[in-house]
Amino acid sequence: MSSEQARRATIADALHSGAIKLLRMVRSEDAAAGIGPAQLSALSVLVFMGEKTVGELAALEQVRAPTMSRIADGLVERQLVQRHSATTDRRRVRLAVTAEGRKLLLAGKDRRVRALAKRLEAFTAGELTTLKEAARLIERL
Amino acid sequence: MSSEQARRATIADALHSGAIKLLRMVRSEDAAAGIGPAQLSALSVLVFMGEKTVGELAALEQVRAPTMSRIADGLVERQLVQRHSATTDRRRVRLAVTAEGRKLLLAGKDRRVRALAKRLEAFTAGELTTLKEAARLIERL
DNA sequence: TGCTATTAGTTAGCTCTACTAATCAATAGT
DNA sequence: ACTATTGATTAGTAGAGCTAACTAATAGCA
Repeated sequence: MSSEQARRATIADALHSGAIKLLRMVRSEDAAAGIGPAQLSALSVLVFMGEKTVGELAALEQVRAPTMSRIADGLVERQLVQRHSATTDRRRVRLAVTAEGRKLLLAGKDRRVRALAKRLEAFTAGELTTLKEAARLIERL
Repeated sequence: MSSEQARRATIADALHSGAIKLLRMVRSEDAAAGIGPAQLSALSVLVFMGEKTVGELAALEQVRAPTMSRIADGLVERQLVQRHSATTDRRRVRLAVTAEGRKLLLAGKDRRVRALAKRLEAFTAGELTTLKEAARLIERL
């Protein structure tokens, strides 16, 4: 029905605003990482999803291949990522995070999560349960 | 207690991932806006919070004044925003959204919200209630 | 009043992030 | 073997971020 559609739109709007607000809040922690947002985001994918080719990573990050190639340049120069040419198809370039890269990414994520956790002190146990369940639902989106 | 702290950290992590996922999902709609993310975000603040000076907007957007001055250049050139010098303090430059700017921003936001609302069709009424309450809580962050 | 310090914004110059177009190398398909 | 396709890079442009340096206006005060 139309009213259910309207309800979904209202909730979508609220979730959208909330997500913006939340990320805006933790973003200030990223200055300490010393690398830009695109490099940080690409590194995050490599850490949590494992090795990817340039094309795969570009698709995941919603950028074009040349952009990801440049981002990889920066990460390689900082020794956070290594380029390997794949054995089966030598056109493909596999990107693998280094130990330093993993360390830098995890430290950055920890700062973000810690900053957010601090804000969560304002909530009751029941409210936290609601937030937890909502997060689980959003994962299903 | 330490376990409550750990719980908050776990939930913070889940919310953080969820917010990233959600915004990544709707971001693809922004290509249709024809302006970049920084201009879009600044315009959004002007639409929903009203006129701001360059400095105020820079603080809200977590960028430095020169960056916001450049963003304003782009918005003014596209006639989405107008610069006025304030009457009381002629150093201040007030930025005001134009009718076109408002229209462009609202259309873009509508695309985002619509895309998200579409995904919410997968949820039950009860799950939507959980999401709605969570969004309300996040506003309090 | 006039001198100085502070504040708001812009300009200049750098880096990073994004795009398209063009190119190179390797693979796949006749 | 020739051609088409695919994956990545290079070149060139625009947008978005920074610091440093500058201009203009206001504020403070002797």
